[in-house]
Amino acid sequence: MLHRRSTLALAVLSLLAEAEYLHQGSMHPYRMQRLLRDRGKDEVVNVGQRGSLYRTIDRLHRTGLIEARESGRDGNRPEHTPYSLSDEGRRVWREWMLDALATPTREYPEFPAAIAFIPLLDPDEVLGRLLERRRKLTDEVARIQSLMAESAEWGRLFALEMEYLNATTEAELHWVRSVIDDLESGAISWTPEQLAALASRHPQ
Amino acid sequence: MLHRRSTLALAVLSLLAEAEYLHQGSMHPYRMQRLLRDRGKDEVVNVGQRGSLYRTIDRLHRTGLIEARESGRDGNRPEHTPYSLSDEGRRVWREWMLDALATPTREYPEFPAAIAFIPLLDPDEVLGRLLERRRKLTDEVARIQSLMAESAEWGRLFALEMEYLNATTEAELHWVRSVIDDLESGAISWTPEQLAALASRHPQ
DNA sequence: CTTTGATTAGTCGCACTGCAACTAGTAGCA
DNA sequence: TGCTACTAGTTGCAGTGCGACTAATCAAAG
Repeated sequence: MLHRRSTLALAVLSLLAEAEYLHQGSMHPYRMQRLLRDRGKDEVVNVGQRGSLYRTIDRLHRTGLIEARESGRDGNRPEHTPYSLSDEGRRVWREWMLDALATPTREYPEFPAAIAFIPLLDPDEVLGRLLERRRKLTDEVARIQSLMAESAEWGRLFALEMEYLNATTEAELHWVRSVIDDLESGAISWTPEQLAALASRHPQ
Repeated sequence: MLHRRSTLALAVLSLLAEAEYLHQGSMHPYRMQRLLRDRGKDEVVNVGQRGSLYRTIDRLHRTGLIEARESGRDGNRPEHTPYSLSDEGRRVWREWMLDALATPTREYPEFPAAIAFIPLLDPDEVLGRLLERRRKLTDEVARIQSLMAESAEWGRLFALEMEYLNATTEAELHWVRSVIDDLESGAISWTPEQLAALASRHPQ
């Protein structure tokens, strides 16, 4: 059986591993969503669209990584089906976690791809958009740092993922600033004619 | 008509925009893949699995962003169908590019999610995996910098996306190093008992 | 002289994700 | 009484990722 990894599946197994760790044993999907949101983990796990969560859980169930417990209800609230880790699920979860930590995986975000085609736009158009991005990134960094500070009250251990987001977002912001500088100073500039000349000199 | 954006679709439209820009007018899928690879754009566009490329092009065709030209062949090589931008495609391409540059988009890579669940593993296990990641990231940074230097021979304009990859990868590496330091010094440490105590003090 | 492997060009199926809308009951409140 | 919010889960559709497949040409190796 090939068990495909995904961010969401990793989060689900992690929550079930935690439930087990704390001797609670099981958890139902809706509660997972709430818990992730309440802890601010929705910054790193896409838990906004619930459809994906239920489908992912269904898949983990089908492939035997998790087991359904008897469904029940709390008070008058709707019925729910809690799940728990299977032995296989526990094994696979550890494997996934360790590999995700040890090995950087190639992903393909949109921004670097767009950067690669910047020469096809006009320099001043690019400048305008990067100024806008700088503004938004500045706000985003402030937001992340505030969440980071909040989490850090429990110790650095609990702020690690926000630290990571902060580090990479700030790196992006630095890059954007430096490109803005060169566009404003003219250190980076181009015209259609120059590009055409370059292209013809660099055939194929 | 709703036109959904994707990294691959943006790359396809960009290549067709370039072909137009250079008065070549059209390009066929296989050539797009080759071109992206030969220029090193496969670092930022996932062009390794050709299935996705053909499907994406098919979608762009269906939705009217690109038009099929008469299919032909070069010498004895297999037949191919070249495509060109439609008016709508040109408009949408500009819109996508400008928005992709101006607005950071939330994506959900696996690593930060895994970080969020680190406390469920043992500290020394985590340390081991992060040491491994540090090694791989160091190699990766070296690789990126070599590609970056190569591209930079044509001017900074043509090394921008590698610069970006370098900046964010180095930021990740710094973060990893600093966590390794704290794990080795004991500044970050935890035991199951401490976590259980924390969890019970922070109910729900 | 033939087999092997690389290159060119494209196709197909399946499993998965993302987005959005939908059901349906409960609870608070004005 | 009607409005809104919360709890819990479902469904459809369009899209992506991955891998395997066809099929022809050409060069080199044996």
